[in-house]
Amino acid sequence: MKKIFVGNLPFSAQDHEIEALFAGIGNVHNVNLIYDRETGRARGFGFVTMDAEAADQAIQKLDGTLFGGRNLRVNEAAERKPRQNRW
DNA sequence: GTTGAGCGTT
Repeated sequence: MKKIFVGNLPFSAQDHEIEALFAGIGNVHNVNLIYDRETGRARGFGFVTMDAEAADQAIQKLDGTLFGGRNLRVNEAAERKPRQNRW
């Protein structure tokens, strides 16, 4: 499987919409849109996991596509930053 | 408005 970064999402995007979009390319294993933890507002990006081949196709086919009035950014996800210790 | 979160004790 491969993790895909999906950026430049409209704040109105819902995870099931993203799943539907990527499901047109291949089997979607997981969708994870990110919200601001304090305000609950969408942050405009998220992550999708797919089989590696499907992820490659999705990156090729969906990067730059218009979605909800915005041109999506689709790439393989960068490594998540380590969380800073709170203790 | 572009690279996640929260938890626990491995």
